[in-house]
Amino acid sequence: MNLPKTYEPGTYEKDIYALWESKGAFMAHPEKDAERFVISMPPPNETGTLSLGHAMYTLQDIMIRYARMQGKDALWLPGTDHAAIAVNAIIEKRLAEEGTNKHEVGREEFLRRTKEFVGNSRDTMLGQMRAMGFSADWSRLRYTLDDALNRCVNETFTKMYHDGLIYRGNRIVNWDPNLETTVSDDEVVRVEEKAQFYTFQYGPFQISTARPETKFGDKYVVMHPDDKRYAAYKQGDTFEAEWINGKVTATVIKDEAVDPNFGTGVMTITPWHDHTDYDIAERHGLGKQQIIDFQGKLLPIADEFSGMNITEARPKIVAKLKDKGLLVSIDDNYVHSIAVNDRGKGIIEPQIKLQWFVDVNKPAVDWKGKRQSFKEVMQDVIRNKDIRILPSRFEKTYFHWIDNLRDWCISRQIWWGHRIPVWYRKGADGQEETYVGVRPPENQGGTGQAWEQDPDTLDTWFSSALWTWSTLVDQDLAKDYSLSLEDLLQQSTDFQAYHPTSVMESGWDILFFWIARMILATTYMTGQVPFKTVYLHGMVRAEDGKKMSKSRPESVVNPLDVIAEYGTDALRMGLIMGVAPGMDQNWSKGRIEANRNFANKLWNIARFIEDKVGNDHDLKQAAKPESIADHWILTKIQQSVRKISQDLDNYRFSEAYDTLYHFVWDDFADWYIEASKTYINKGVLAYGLETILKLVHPFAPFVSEAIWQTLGWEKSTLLITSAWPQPLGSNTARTQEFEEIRTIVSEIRFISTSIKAQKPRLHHKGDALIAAQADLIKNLAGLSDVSQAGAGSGLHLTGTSHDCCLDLDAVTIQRFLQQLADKSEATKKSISQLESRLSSSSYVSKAPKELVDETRRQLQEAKELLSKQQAEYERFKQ
RNA sequence: GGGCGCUUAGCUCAGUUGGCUAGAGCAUCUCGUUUACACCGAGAGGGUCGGGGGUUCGAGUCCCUCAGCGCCCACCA
Repeated sequence: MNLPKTYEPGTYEKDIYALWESKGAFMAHPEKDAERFVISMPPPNETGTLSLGHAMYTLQDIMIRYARMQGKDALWLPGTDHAAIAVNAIIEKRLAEEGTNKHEVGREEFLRRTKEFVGNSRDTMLGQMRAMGFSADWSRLRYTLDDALNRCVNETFTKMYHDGLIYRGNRIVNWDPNLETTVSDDEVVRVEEKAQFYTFQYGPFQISTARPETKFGDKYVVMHPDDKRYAAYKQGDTFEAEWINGKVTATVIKDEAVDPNFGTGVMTITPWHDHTDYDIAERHGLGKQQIIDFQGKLLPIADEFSGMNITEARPKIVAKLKDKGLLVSIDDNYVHSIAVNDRGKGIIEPQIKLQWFVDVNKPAVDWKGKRQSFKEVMQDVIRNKDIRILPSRFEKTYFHWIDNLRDWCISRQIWWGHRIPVWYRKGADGQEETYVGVRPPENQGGTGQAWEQDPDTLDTWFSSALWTWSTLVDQDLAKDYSLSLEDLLQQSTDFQAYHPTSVMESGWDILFFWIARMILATTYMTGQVPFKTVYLHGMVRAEDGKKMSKSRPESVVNPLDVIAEYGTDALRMGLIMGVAPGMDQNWSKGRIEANRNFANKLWNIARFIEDKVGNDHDLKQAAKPESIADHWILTKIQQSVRKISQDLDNYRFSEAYDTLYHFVWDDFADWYIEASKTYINKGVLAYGLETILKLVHPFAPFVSEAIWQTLGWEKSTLLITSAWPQPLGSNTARTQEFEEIRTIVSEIRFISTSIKAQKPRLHHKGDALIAAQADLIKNLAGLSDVSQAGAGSGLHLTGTSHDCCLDLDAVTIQRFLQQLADKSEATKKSISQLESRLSSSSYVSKAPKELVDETRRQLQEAKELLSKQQAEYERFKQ
């Protein structure tokens, strides 16, 4: 035999993967005239290693392998993301560990180190993706910093700029003093914190704050216009107040943003360092003053506190105010949430800064013949079903996000990323000139002063937003800048063949970051949606249901460890089994083990068949059903193929897999193979195995291909590129007969277990089916004999219409009597249920006729069953 | 403050448009060394589907409500 006793994934996986790659099995073929199926792989961040979250890409691999086997031209385009801030944070951390920082090593050295790090990360990660069995087209591997992709970024920026959709302005932004960069609203997370909440006397008012260190420049008190307590004060009234560093003149402002029920209902504002305060100041045209610098230290306005960082200054400021008698109270149990950078975890200090923004409200996007804003386009494509999001409840989340969307800050003060394609220089009149373009400007002209490029880089998501199409641009043609972008897209074979893509499959956590922004940028740049269907999977959490987190190393499961222990297929199937779309799952070793066992089951099915059929079988020979088991298994195959295909077509992966698992194990292995030990049909066995391998392949590519290759039935073919199974016809009556045998065998097994009878005999009075299938029944039910006999005194089977009885003596049968009584009680119960249903005139008149007929039939059967059960019970009751 | 989700067997979870006796994996119990597999086989037990109300011939599934848990969004001074 070629197949060893147990499936050892480790000895096959690498070779199988290498075989696929060497045969070009993953390659897409745009030249072919075939239906396309395309998935852009969400490019993992080049930050080290892949996680179990990435193992969920298995869903994409399943779709791709299924499409490929259906004869479609399937493209799974892989890539990686330069992950600007995430990588930047890692490099800065490493520099800090070396006792240096980015300013000391300089931009060039910083980028050199970064490139070295991401290069290593990439190699590791690509290896991991291969280990997971991903059948991506590596010849089309892309990277968000590729030259062609950089061109697309610059093209997009430039077009948006000229359309007035990108602007530069002084606006309040989320500033991370640790990484010294701005971050977008979506990158800010809120963390609850217990803090001290101080109330101070401020002129005639009491004001409360958790951040006294920002209060130096405060010279406005704000209250709600309808707050009766402060009705005496009018907008614009001024007063003198003793404050931290002496007297200040403050002005009264009335604004509805103030909640009269919070604190004292009065607050002072710090527009430079707070979003709400900024908005109030904008509404009333108030001045703004910076208190904290970009490193998080107090500015000279703080006098003696100048140069201190916040944590140092805060208690000292409070102490000073207390000494001056201005501290009214301290609430120690105040809980509020502070803004933190999701990458690097630095505490956000809002700042006003000159930054680049994408305007999401300006109606300057051409879409479907109308001028719309980015917001409107993003809403339109979902509302009009150009793009469908699954599960559909995420559409609501999506709309809600858009409703709250503000202009997108896209400039970052970090070095790693796409440099902003904007250049400045002093013009002849001393004014600053700005140049925005896909390529750098010529240095000569004007005053002769050189153009200097904006030092900032773009938000990572700005380049990822172009992913579906920038990756399909012809990499060589992209070097030719005499081609417009439009021409470039027109002449790019891949773009023409593969865009829009078919499905975007990702975790729900990047719906806003990425998916929404791909919709924004792609509709704008290409006039196409980036994908037609979005399928969102859930997060893989730790076993205890909490998030896997590096801060709890024991909670983190490394997919490579799992693969080494259980095999890739077990991991893949374990992550799919019993998991609903969009729902998070808890890591479960039990599920992995169950699927390791399933892989081994497949292996042993193959071993059995190899043993019986031999390894020189020709699959081209049509399988001819002969026995009733043959007909039955062909019917099961037919049903399974149909159900699995339908479920895969409808993104019901878990259900498809469930059907497959039980078909293989319960139907094929437990019944058909067992039946084959009585009557063997090599053709159907071989066909059954072939079909199973094909159905299993998208889920468990390695074990299925390993079996296929080891058997070598189809010389020099690959399972991965074989055709999805076509079911054969079968005979319904014969299928039914096997079902009847299953009923009989199951009942005998139940009785045998109950009475612990060793190999009883089955008698019948010339029943044709039982006589014909005597050996089959005997073997399956573990009987010593099945034979025709006269009026037997044994125990009649009640579950079948075929008259037969187990040849047992009365004493033995006594042991079964209680079970028989229980059974007939259950039957009585179901009879009364069925009767009450049928006695309802509204059921009979309103329910579908088939259903009513079915109920009647069931009642009839139940009654027959009961009478048999009772007859047997009466016969042996003492 | 808005929005979303979850609550189904001891545990972790499935259950498309309402339909017949509610399923799986793991765990549990009883048997079993039959030449594919103990990573196995045969059999069994276990759930008033969170509580209450409603719509319907019929509700785990639809509606209302209450409770507990979780997540997301928002300018909590």
